Amino acid sequence: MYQAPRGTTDILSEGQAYYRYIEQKAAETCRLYGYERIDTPVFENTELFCRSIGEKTDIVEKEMYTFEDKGGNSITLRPEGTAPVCRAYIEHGMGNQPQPVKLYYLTSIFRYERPQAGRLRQHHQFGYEAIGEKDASLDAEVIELAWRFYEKLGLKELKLLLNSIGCKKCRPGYLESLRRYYQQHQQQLCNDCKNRLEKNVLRLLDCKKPACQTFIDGAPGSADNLCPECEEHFGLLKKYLEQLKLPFTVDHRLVRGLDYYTRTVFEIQPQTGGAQSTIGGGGRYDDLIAELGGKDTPAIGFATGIERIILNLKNQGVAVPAAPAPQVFIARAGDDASQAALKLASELRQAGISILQAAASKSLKAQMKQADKCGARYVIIVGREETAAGCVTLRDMTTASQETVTLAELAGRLQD
RNA sequence: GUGAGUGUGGCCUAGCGGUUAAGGCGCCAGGUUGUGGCCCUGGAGAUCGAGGGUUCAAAUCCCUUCACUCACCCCA
Repeated sequence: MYQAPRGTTDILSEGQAYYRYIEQKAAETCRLYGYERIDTPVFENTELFCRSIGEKTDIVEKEMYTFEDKGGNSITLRPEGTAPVCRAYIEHGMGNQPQPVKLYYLTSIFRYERPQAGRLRQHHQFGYEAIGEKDASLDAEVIELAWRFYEKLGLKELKLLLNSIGCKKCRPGYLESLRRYYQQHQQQLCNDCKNRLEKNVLRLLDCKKPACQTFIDGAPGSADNLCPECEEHFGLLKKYLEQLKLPFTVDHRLVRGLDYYTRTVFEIQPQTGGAQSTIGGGGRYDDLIAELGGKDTPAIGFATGIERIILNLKNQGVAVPAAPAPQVFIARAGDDASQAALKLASELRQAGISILQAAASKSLKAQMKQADKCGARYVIIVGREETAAGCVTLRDMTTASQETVTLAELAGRLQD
């Protein structure tokens, strides 16, 4: 038997209701903040992701779906959403538009990982990018959008974690002092942390092992080692967030797994939940556009996992609207009713009325059962006797009353 | 990549060595000769994830494998 590939799922009826709900809230919120939708290809040249995410990150080293196409090009299924948007910004000369350019996306993301709760090989993200402005007020607005989006969804008790990891001027010095600090304790670190000391010093701050916590507490924080410009930027951001009454917590352990981040980084997490605590995160990437060959252009963005949102909506018991029921169910009685029913259904559909019909071979009783189940308010019964008189039977399922009406009257009766 | 747990009809579950694998939901049909929701009756549908082994006998025990779940790692 064929199965969906590991870490992928079919989104069936119930799932569709969640996706519709989330997408609608996302689009609505983005409109309020001036973001336009962008759709980029599901795959890009591999180089784009290596360059942006960072050669030594886990994503690039072991999680990308990379293959060679028939022309010998190395192609990669999008493992994140920011780099493609930056590529599009540069490619289409969006630097010539009024800045910042604000774009949002809803799309599939692919990473080759072991699936678990809140983690899939193909998942979906809603994300947005504001490119071409360095002022901290934009950072505040970007964070606010994320926060209001979750509010609109009905998610409660979220926490906002904030940090600044500096810029290319002050970060190297900070990383060096962090490395020196950890080298003193090298012997006592867990194996993962010994590895991180070599590969990705910032991630040392993210270790969950109890034994490593004491070192984290004593480690120098990036926010305390900023250059004056970054310091000022971070200070302003905090002030703006207070003004907006967004309850943030500065967490000097907050680091992100992609190399392109500068200055502001933030995550939004539910108070409770499994191992995959973060439902959304983002930050500034002031050097990325230039790194990808564009002009020196500051930018900031955010992305959130749709599946993780759904997990939390379910945990918190947030109900989402189901797909609307068909307005009318057409039942057929008698062998020769199909022709008249088909014609009637076509006419009503062209008039904008949604119609469901059962299989022609079913008994009227079975059709009524299905009509009830699908939630249609009205059932039209097309039968020999009515057809002969140019009529149909119209039954209101909510009141269980029915009457014979002419085809001419029908449209008017279905209003309301 | 590492570790642990789980795999029984479409879904949920019982059975945990011994005759035709049980129940609920759902599905189909009948209980009105053209009519729903409740109720009643009947039916279809499972080589018990797959492969191998132990045994007179295996859904039940063992091995392998695949998948799922959870956790590590990493991240949304």
